[in-house]
Amino acid sequence: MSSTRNQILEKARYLFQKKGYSGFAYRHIAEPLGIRNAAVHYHFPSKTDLGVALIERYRDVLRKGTSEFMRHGGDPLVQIEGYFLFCRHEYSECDRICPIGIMAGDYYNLPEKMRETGRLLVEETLAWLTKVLELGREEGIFGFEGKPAAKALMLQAALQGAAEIGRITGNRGLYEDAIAQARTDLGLPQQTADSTVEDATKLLRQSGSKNLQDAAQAQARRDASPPES
Amino acid sequence: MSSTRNQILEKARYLFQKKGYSGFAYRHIAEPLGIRNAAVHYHFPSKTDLGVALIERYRDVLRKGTSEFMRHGGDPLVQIEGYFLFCRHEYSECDRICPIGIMAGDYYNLPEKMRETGRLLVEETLAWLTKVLELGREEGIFGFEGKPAAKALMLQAALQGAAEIGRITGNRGLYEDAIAQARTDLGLPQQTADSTVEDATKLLRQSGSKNLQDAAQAQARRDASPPES
DNA sequence: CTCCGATCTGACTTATAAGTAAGTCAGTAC
DNA sequence: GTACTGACTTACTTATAAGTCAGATCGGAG
Repeated sequence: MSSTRNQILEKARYLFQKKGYSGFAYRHIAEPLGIRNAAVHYHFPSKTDLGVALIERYRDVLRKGTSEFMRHGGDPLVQIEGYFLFCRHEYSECDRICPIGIMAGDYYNLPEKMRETGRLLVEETLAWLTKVLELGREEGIFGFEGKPAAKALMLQAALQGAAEIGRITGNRGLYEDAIAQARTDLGLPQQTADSTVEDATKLLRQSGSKNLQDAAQAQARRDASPPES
Repeated sequence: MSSTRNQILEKARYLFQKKGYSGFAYRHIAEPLGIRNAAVHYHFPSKTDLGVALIERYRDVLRKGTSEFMRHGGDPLVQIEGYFLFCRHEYSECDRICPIGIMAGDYYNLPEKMRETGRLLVEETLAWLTKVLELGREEGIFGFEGKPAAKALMLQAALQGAAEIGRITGNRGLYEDAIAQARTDLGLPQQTADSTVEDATKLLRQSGSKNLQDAAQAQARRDASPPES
């Protein structure tokens, strides 16, 4: 697998979450990489191929970060901390918003293949979150009313929506407020034990994103000396 | 004010929420209305003008539906029911998603003027919701933990995000689940007194959208004989 | 009846997108 | 060294977008 292909994917991922699928062109990938449009077409013959590859990548990250939990169960607290770390990273790295949100806006401009893959990503995300919440409530870690599936939907939807609102208002603090409120709504303390955050960080590292690893560590440091809420 | 101008705005509003700002072209407005591209340019010289006019329209609807409450206070329950009715309408009419969500995805492709207007819309929405939640909690109508502003953010974000998730999964029921869970999270009963819904409907009617009026009445009928959750 | 301004059309320009066809060139296999 | 492949480039086609502008149409006001 050529490094160019990976560089293209990485650039595309950035542009996708920043501008949307129809908001970037091959030119925007090729120029900064110092290659030609046709080189991008060489690796991804059509834009659909590129788009599908992007979403599959998100699915991979999700699968790697959750597979053990989905198979054998595990610590819901570690999972939810990993989720918060991941979301925070996605938001803070470059004002990107959740791929699910960005796909939704563009949905009717998306090629069919991307829609299908996107649907899988959403379903897998919700299924995992539902299981985390369900198990966590059984174990007395979370406290919330209603069905786990509905609460999972609300949690995913709220963090996704908060990123969008934060982007428009330009108020970075909003996203932190949203995560804090999500904790409150789940009956979690605002601070979690360092060991849990470490475990969550490890999980993210396993999920494959090098950037994620850096971000999670940075976040752990920030958590150690938190700013005012 | 010509009727063509209004027809253009209405078509544009639909397309905007369905495909995003950069996802529709003048052609998509002109053709179904049986006019030419240039006619659209006559009413809205640039696409920016059209975009800004759209967002200003949303602001008008919001202002009309909330101005009395913002000035003199009022019944938070009626306000929140109006909000649910409005959201449901937006979602169900044509699988559109919240203008705030659609703007966020497109944000970096938007002309500066639209971003500014969008920011105002978001801030006004959140300010109103915050006041509704704050007053409602003081009056013992709502029960929730945390700051009203954070809860308002979560509510808006969650419904907006749920619409997006619903669009991708193609599962219409998700949005109803989200509203039901929002009620639960606010400590509201799943059913509200008919008189309150009627008041909320009246409010929406005053806010100016004829479609809204129809939708709210239809919803009131649906609430009278609710489907299984 | 005639002029007028609001409204709209026809015919364009310019820019940019996705995608393709054909060719270059370094390296590898045999 | 000949054949082949992977990784590109140059130069192109086709489609579509936003926007311009001179002129046609038409319903009143004088």
